[in-house]
Parts: sequence; C-alpha cells; structure tokens
Amino acid sequence: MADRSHTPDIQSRPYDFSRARACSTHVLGQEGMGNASSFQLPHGVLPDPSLLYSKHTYGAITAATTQSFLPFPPVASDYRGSDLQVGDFGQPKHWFPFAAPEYTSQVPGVTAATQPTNLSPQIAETREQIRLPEIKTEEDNGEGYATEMKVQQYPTPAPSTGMTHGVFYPPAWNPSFWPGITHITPPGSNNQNPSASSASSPSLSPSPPSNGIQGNTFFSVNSNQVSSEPQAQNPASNTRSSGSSSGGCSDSEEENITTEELEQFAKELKHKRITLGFTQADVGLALGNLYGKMFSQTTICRFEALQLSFKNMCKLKPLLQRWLDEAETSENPQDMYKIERVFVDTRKRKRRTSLEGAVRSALEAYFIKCPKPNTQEITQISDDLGLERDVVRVWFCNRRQKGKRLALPLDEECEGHYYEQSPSPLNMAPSPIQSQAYPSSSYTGAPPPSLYMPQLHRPDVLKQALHPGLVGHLTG
DNA sequence: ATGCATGAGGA
DNA sequence: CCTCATGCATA
Repeated sequence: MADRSHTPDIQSRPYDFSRARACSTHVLGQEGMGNASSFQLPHGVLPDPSLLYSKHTYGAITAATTQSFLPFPPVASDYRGSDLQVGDFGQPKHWFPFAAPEYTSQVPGVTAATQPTNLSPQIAETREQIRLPEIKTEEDNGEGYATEMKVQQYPTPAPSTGMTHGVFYPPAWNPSFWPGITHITPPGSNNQNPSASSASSPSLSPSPPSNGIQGNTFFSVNSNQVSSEPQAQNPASNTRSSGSSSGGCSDSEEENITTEELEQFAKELKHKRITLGFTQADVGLALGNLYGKMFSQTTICRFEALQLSFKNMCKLKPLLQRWLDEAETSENPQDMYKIERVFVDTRKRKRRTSLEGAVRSALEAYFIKCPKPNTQEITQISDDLGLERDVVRVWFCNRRQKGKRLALPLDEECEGHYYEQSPSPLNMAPSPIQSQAYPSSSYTGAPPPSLYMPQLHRPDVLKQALHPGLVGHLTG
C-alpha cells in the first residue's frame, strides 16, 4: 500500500502540501481566531487546522516528552566559567551539564526512573525525568526582558563539519516548495537505508526496562567527536527531479535530494525515532553528539513536519540520516546523547509577547493587504494596534517566513500574491512577485503556488473582526 | 506543535 | 531593513 497517500500521517502538515483545494472554505483561524472572544467569524469557519489532522499517529508517544530540564544549577564549574547564576534558577528549561542522580527522585511523575549505571556521575545528563518544578519567571520579570540561562551550542570543534551554519547551501531551491507532491511513494520502496533493519536488536530500546518510561536515557561521555562531513552540500545538483531515484542517497551522498526523498525520509525518521524510543529533543542532542552541532526539539519537529525550507531540509537530512543509521546500529542508543558543551548565557531575551486573537487577526488583515509593509506602514500599524513597532515588524517577518515555509498550494483561485513593498502607507498596491521559495517552475501542470495565507481571506470577515478604526485602513 | 524572538549575513 | 535558520517558551 502506498503508505503516504492515505496514511493519517498528515498530522504534521496542517496545511497539506498536496493542494487540498479548500480555498474558500479552507481553514481559517489557526492563529487569528483562536481565542478571540471578542470577535468571531460569522460563518462556520474551521477552527484550528491542526485540529483537523490531529495527532493520532505517534502522538501518544511523542508528545510530552520533549523538553527536559535539570534542577541543579550551581555545579556549573563546567565549561567556560560559570555564568551560571545560582539565583537565577528561576528560568524555565535548560539543560545542565551535570546530573545528580539524587535528584532523580524528585522528578514528579517519574520518580522511579532508575538511573542505570551507565550514568556517569559527572557528565551524565539526565533527561526528561528531571524537570524544574514550575518555576516560571516569565511573569516575574514582567518588565520586559528576562534574564535567561540558555544552553548554547558551540560550533563544531572538529574541523570536520564544514558546516557551521547555513552557510553553504545549494544555491537554488527553486522548485515549488513542497509542491503538491503528487507522486506517491510506495511503502516498500523506501529503503534508502542500508541499515534499515529497524530495531535490529531488541536491546536497542533506549529505555531500559527498569522503568517503563521511554526516552529516559543518559548521556555517556564519549568524547570521540565524530568527524564526518556527510553533508556535502553540493550546491550543484539539488535536483528535485521527481519520481526519480530511489535508492541512492547514502548519507555521504550528494544532495540530489528530491522532494519525495525528503518527505520519505522525514517520515522514516519519525517512525524509526519513535520506534527506537527517542524524542525529538533526543535527536537534536544526538546530533550535537555526532556533529558537534545540536538542534532543538523545534528544529527536529519542523524537519519531520517538513516545515523547513527545502534548502534547510537538504542540509539537515544527511545529519539526521546519519543519526538514524547510528541509532539503528548502535547497541546503546543512549550513548548517542551527550551534551557536548553547555553553558549558560546570561542574556536578556525579550519576553515573548502574546498577541490577542483580535490583534492577530488585524495583523493578518494587514498582511493580506501588504505582506511587506515599509517602515512607515509598520509604524502606523503598530500605532493602530497599540503594539511595539518591533513586535509588528517581527510579526511580519515571521509571517512571511511562515508563508514560505508552508507555502501551500492552497489553491489557485484564492491565490495570495506576494506583494512588493507598497509605495504608500497602508494603501498597498499589490504587485505580485514570485517568491523565491516557490517558483512555479518545477511544478508542472500546477498553477503557481500561492502564498500561504490561510486564515483570513475574507475582508468582510475581517472587518467584523477588527476594530472600527482598523477597518478604515483596510478598506481605504 | 507553533508563536514570537534572536542573530547572521546580505543588500 | 530583509531573509533565513534556529530556538525559547508556551499552548
């Protein structure tokens, strides 16, 4: 059976790439109307799209187990002088280089989580099971910026990975994003992995039988820095010829990655990861282990959900591929995690602002009018909405980015154009331009991919949702 | 899973 | 200022 055609796996793609033509009726709301008690859409609009494709698949296992924390701060005699402020402990989630077994017991639900012996006293990292109680300080420093201790990843020490950041991607990533991938990969045909013997040995399970808890693993101290540069980001051929190859890509291969391959891989990754009992966060850590560059749960999540740019996906794939291979082969998958380096960084981070539903809707509305407001416009908008200018600016940036990431082929008719900057404030004259991210080229027979502009396509609806004052701007 | 934020690099 | 990769914090 073609697994991907009808599997419920769509979960991760709220806005399926395969152009579900739900244009007019399509989902509205994810952010716009969530909680807006102050307004509501007149007609039966679909709520959060994500609810439509809920997490059935692996949800059960994955969900909760993401972020991990460690309650002991002070031991920070570690790497790089301690910036760690004992008192600052109030911060949410962070990893610390040291784990104290004793604390394990204070883990809320996981009390019994036994720490197997392989837990190195000093560097062992306890994950999951230990978390900070509830200390959230976000509110506390209500004034704005909160002091934050964060784990930071350091650039690969080893000369190996030539990839520091997104410095070298294949130049062109033109084809439409995840264009309505029409092809359907046959279930069996996806064995790009030589080691595809998933769960080859029973002992692979990362979580020791001792506790029924998955993902409770530890970090061993293997200092061997894997130095391999699998990610030869060969700019040249980033072909996404569809339907093409099947096997080829061994990890150290070039990235002739096709959309399908990525999709397929993402799926495989997720599946196997779960099978092996790893959380997304684990994988991110493991990558740090393998390549010296770790990634957050967020990134892994987005990878699996194909929510990264194609380029980005291509860049990460080899790494993940490799991790997967390791994980499947390794006798002690838990050895795969290890915190390479952790250090606290006392920096101020702006408190995350939470926009109200109505405000979001308003922003959406503005966005539709003008996805790329100029300085003036931003000022005006921020003014109207009573938001910080920067908040507005960032919102637009993120919105655009999101639009690209999820560029869905929503549908041709309701296509959203990508506007250039408008000459006059809020009176935008739309000038459709092709977003670099979704060139319509490779998508034969397909209409130009439209910008991801899900929730508010109806001005009229918007007006009702907006404050009177805003409507003025929107309407002219 | 996703919203808001940061920072690098590029005009 | 923007885009892009990425992450913290949170729903």
